[in-house]
Formats: sequence, C-alpha cells, structure tokens
Amino acid sequence: MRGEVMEHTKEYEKKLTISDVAEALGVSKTTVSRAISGKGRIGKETKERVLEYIQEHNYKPNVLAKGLAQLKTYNIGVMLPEDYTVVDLPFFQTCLTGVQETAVSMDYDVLLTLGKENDCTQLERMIENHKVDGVILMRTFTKDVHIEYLKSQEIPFVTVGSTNYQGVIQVDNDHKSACRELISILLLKGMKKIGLIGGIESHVVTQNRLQGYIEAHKAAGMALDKDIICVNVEKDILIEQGVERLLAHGADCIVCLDDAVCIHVLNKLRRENIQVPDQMRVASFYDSTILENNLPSVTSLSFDARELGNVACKILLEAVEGKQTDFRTLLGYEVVLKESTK
Amino acid sequence: MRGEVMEHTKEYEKKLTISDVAEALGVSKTTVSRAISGKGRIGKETKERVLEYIQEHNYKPNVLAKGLAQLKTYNIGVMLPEDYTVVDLPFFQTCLTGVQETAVSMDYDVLLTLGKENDCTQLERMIENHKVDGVILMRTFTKDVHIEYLKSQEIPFVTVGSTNYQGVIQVDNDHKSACRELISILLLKGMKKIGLIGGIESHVVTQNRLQGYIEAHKAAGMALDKDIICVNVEKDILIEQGVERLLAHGADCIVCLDDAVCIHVLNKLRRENIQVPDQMRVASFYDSTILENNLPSVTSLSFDARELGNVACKILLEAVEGKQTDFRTLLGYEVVLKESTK
DNA sequence: CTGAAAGCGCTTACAG
DNA sequence: CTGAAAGCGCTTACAG
Repeated sequence: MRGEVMEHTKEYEKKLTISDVAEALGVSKTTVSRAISGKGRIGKETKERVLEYIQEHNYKPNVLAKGLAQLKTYNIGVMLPEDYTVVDLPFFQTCLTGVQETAVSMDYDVLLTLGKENDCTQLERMIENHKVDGVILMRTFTKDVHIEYLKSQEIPFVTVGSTNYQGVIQVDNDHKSACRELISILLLKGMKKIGLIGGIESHVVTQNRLQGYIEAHKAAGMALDKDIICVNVEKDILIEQGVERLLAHGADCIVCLDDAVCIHVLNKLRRENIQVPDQMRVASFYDSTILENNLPSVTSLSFDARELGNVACKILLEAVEGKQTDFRTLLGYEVVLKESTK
Repeated sequence: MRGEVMEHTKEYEKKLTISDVAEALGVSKTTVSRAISGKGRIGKETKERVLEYIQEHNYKPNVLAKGLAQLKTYNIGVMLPEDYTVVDLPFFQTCLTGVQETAVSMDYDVLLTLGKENDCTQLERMIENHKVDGVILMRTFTKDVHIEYLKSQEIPFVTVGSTNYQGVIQVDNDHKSACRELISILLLKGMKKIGLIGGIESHVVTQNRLQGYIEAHKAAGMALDKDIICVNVEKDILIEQGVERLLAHGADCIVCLDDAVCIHVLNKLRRENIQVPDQMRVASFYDSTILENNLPSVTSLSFDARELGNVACKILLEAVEGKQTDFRTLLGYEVVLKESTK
C-alpha cells in the first residue's frame, strides 16, 4: 500500500433547514411543513410561495428528522442470500433492481442485508437498530428463521417466493402452474419418461415445482416414476450420477430445476456423445443468459424478475403505510419452446 | 392475482427508550447515554448498572435519533452499476458482501443505489435526502459524473477501482502489475504474439491493463502489434470477428480482458476446431466460477473481491469519522497458471 | 387558513 | 462523577 495522506476538513456547505425557509418567507415552520407534505389546510397562494422558494433554493427536508418525528425511517430492508450461486445471482440482482426502482419512486431507500438459511443475526440487528420500516425476503425456506423472527416482531414484510407460513404476505411467480404447463406440453409432444434433476428440497419453490410435475402427470394419466426424479444434487459429481441414473432408467427428456444444473447436464450429455434433441430432450427452469447462447437453444420457463421486485416492493410499502394488501400475489410466466425439445 | 385480504393492526410492542431506562434506574438520560457511548466521565459502578439493565431488558438505542443528534445517519451508500453483465456480477456481489460485512461490524448499514455511466440522479437523490454519511463507488469511468458530483458536494467517498481524478480515495487491485506479470510470464514461456481481446475503453481498469501489457512487452524488448489488440468488442459478433482477426494476424495466445469474453472466445475456437492449448493458448483476467469448470482449465488472474470490499469500507468509515486515510490503496493479485497456457 | 408549542429519542456543552 | 436543559430538523395536535 502506498499513499499520500489527507486530512479531512469538515466544512460542508450548511444545508438549509425548514427554519431557514420559514424565516426567509416570514411564515411558520408549520406552514412550510404543510406546504411540502400536502397535509393539513393551507392557503393556495402561501403554498405556492413556499414551494417556489424551496424549489429555487434547492431545499430538501432532512428525511432523518422527518422520520424521527413520525417514527419512520423511509428505508426498507432487502435480505439477499449470501450463499447465492452464479446462476440465481442474475435473478436476485434483477429482482433487486425492481425493488430498488419502485422504492425510490416512493421516496424510500433500500438497505441491504445478507443472510444464510439459519442465520438471522444480521436481520435482527437491522430491526433492533430501527433502521427499516419493513423487509423483503428474497428467498424462503420451508422452515425459515427469518420469517419466524419477523412475524414475532410484527414488522411488515413480504417474501419473494412462496411460503407455507400463515399470514405472510408473499409474491411469487406461479411456479407450480408453470411447471405443470411445461411438463404437460412435453408429454403432449410425446415424451414418455420425463426426468427431473436439480433443486434443493428445503426450498419451497422446489416443492411447488414437484407438485406441478405430479399434477401434469396425473392430468395426462401417466404414472410417476420416482427413479427419474433427482433432487438435492448440488455437487457436480452428483449431477453426473443423476444424469447416469436418468439414462439408465430410460428417460427420454431431462428437465433441469435450474440453469446451473442444466449446464452440467448439457456438458455431461456432450461428453457421452448423446445428441440433443435427437437422442435426448432437455429443458430448464429459468431463461438465464447463461443458457442463452447454447447450441441447441434450450426450452425453458421465463419469469420477469424485475416485475417481481416491483410488485414485492409496492405491496410492502402499502403494508408499511397501513393499507390493506393481498396475502398472496402470483405473477405469470412464459413457456419458451426452443430446439432442445424439438 | 388471487388473495385474501388482511388488515394491518399497528400494535407493535412498545420499544424501550433512553428515558425508560433512566427512569427505571433513577438516573438521568445523560448518564445512560454516557454509559452506552463510553464518552464523558461516568462512575464505574453506575456504568455497569446501566449496561446490565439494558442488556437484560434488551434496550437498543434508536439509531435514527442518535443520528439526528449527531447529524449522522450511520448508513453508507454503495453505488452498484445497473448495467452489469453476468460476468462482473459475481465480482460486484462478492465485493458488496465484503463492504456490507465490515460496515455491519462497525454498526453501519449499507444503502444500495443503482447507476449508469452518465446518470447521477439516484446518487444525488440519496445525498440530498441526507440518507448516507459516505459513498462507495463500485466502478469508475475515465470521465465519471458520480465522482464529479461527490467531489462537488464534499461528501466522503471511496472508489473501488482506480481513477485519475485528483484527491479521490481509491482502493483497487493492482491491475497494471497483474497484467504486466501475466504477460511477462506468457512471453517467457515463449509466446510471441499475444493478442488481447475485450474490455471497454472508457473503463479505467482497461487502460491500466493495457498499460501493463505495454510495459511487459517493453521489458521483454518486444514490439507491440496493434493489430492483435481488440477492445470494445461488446457484442458476440464483434468478439467472433476479433478472434478471426487475431487468427489472421498469427496470434499464438489470446488474453481475454474478462471472463464473459473468454467464454465466447473458447466457443469460437471450439467451433473452428482449434485445440487449446496445442494450437492456441488462452488466458483470462478473473477466475470466475464460469470458467472454473472449463476443459482445459483456464489460466487467469485471481483477485480477492471480498477483501477489496472490506478494505474499501474500512477506509470510507475512517474518512467519515474524520480520520486520515491514504488516497490510494493497492491490493494484490495472483497469477494462476493452468492448462490453457501449457 | 396559520402559528406556538410540544414531542420524536437521542447527544452534548455547561454547571455543579 | 452527575444532571437539567438545549438542540438536532422535522411533524402534528391544539388553539385561534
């Protein structure tokens, strides 16, 4: 490390306060406050005079002080998984962008917090320090310490992704229907043994998808074959073994529960010299950029992560501001058929 | 969207305030405040009594109120590029984790803001709303509106990545040396025509790497061949054309300025049936997980993004708290030689 | 329609 | 060593 040394002199230009504005205009702080917030009765002309002045002198209320007076922070917390993988990362990032975007549009800011499946300390700290008015959980578990904590604290929060906990505001894509539809289409196309690979069992989303898979088979009058369902294959080697098992059991199509798994599956098939789609059909569950350039192009489900973030944030802010909200909001999806299932 | 409707009843359990604590103990708020902050003289016994009580009753000071009294927020802003690509994303994410980690350890929180190369509005809003005490810029440009704005506002800030602006606190890996070393090693291994591909010219980091490339050639007494340097190849098609150009000009090694580019390069070579490393050597600039599983494994530089975030945050907080800091901090790197350059 | 005053939960000179 | 009081910059009953 090399470096010159600097001394910080603290002489930021003084910011205007509401008192300055009131004094300059010869009115009370109350009046200025009302002009800005739009609450309470105020003369139209007075209001305009105030607004014009603050516009011109670029006065911005101190949100901290405002918050203290109202016992609010104008911040929401977003809890991002710390143990992301390269593949869900773009999803989280895009979703976060959506959250941030609508938060800002309602003059809130986003406080970031990281957490793992069983570690709630960061979230607790943020809540106990009174730093946020509400929280968005970007991922859920069947047993979820974060949800339990937030419920116990009676803090407004919404989950991105479904949960079975009662009374939790949740926003999700309709993964069950999406999976059901994808599988139904594949069955309709004549595939008889559709294998499933990937996913972590403790994630609620995995269970929803499995449910969709089951429903699709039921609707088509097809029996389930447990031998061609491989979950919890997190390691590369497990994925390989999973593929081998699917091959051994005569699967004619492999549906991957996420795109990272899909990449490994494609690699494995390539190494085994199995042609897609001629000798094996493949589909995946999220149209990430990683799969985008694959040859052949891969059939997948498509979700709008940004929209999901937008909606989650909007609903949270409604809850924070005491409005009624739906407990459960399900967003759509698209099945994008490509060459890999031709 | 379907949903039951919920009504939010606002009856959170009342939080303890400093007054409650003072009253319960029969001391003044001043005393309580001093016991907590450790500032000012206070009897040892009194202090212990207070600390014990707040521990037991789980009192947490309201950071907002504290902040207002001190005109601080105990938040730092982190400005993340909105136009990330799949490839730098893991870097930003890991770095962000580092920032967050040390922020929390010093009882600050991280406010997230998104920005694009020429759009400073979000940052301005955050500053004008008095929401943060300092800012970390996660990416820099040769002409950088964010840096210019922050300088003009005299807000403490540090950049992750180098900049040529004067008087800016910056933390970076030593990309120039890293590139110089990598290229020198490759030259030593006997490569004669090392092509460079990728990078965006307006990023400071690209210029530093180019500089390292040049220095390595100078040190080895090798002439530069501008025909085998391809920057600003953002589109897939441009990358392909770049590779073709490198091939046409007889390059015996391709160094990719980022891993996304590298993937395209590898794909292109595969399609052209050019074997790595036998017919062409390849190296890349960041050991991302994306390249991790490639066959053959790819030589690359390795940076500790988390450490970078840790250091950036630590320095920012020193600046925020009025301490002296170095203007420029350069962190190390590793050259990881693998099969692709055998 | 407008304002004086109290209050949000802290900190910090100042006085003792 | 301890405390009363003023202050941070807002909001909001309450009174007029």
